[in-house]
Amino acid sequence: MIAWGWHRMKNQVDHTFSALSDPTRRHIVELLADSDAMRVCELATKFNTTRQAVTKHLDILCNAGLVATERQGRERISSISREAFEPIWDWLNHYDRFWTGKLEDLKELIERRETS
Amino acid sequence: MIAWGWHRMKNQVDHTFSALSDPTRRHIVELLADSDAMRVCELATKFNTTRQAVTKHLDILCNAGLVATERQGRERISSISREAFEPIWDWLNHYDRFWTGKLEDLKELIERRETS
DNA sequence: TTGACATGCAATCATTTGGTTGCATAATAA
DNA sequence: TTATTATGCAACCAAATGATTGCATGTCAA
Repeated sequence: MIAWGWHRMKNQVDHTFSALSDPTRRHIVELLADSDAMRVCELATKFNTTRQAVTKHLDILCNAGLVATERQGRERISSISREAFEPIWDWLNHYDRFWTGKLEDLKELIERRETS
Repeated sequence: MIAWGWHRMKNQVDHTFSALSDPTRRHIVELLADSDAMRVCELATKFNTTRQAVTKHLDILCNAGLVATERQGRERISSISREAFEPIWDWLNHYDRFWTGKLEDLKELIERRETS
């Protein structure tokens, strides 16, 4: 019992973690990070799969809000969303005590960034 | 073609993101975070599923290195691994420029922590 | 206009995933 | 000793996932 249509809605955090759990999708994020914007077929050449597979990955990334796409003529231009990592950031932040050791490193990083 | 046993090995980052993509598993992490250590059946009472389902989730969390379990008599005691979030931390850190806005907040957080 | 290019849509498929049930086993408490 | 309790193991199942193929559509360039 207790199966009456009970299907749990995926929330934003689910989507974000889930999207990043696939190596191909993380690689797409990395590629987009290094090149502002790319077309689907352009991305597809970087992988050992079909264009359709890449399209599906892109859809998932868009749905998670990690990537934004825009149609320009016959091309679909994908780029990273700046606020992309907020949901998981917030979740991790809430449990920050578990990676406390990393905080010192990060503080240094921030300071180096600020003085440059 | 190109299917000759080609199955991609899941790496640590995959496992970590993937483990955290499930709400039940994140909830387990949260529960363990708030109570040092818990037994399987104890955890199971917190969810609307069977003990077996919880066991499976625990196995996945252990496999991802997020949770450590220890057998004590007939009980299996689970607790959080302190270094748990390192892999995803590292990955996110590498692409930190995309959540740069969060850095300021974090710096404040660190400073508050250090002066308390 | 016509062909080449960039992409979308849909059906299909094998595997993984999250969950279940039933039964076995080991440790503890009465 | 004998229940009772805490787990493990294994088979099974529906749904989701990652990937493929074939075909349709829309856009640009010659």
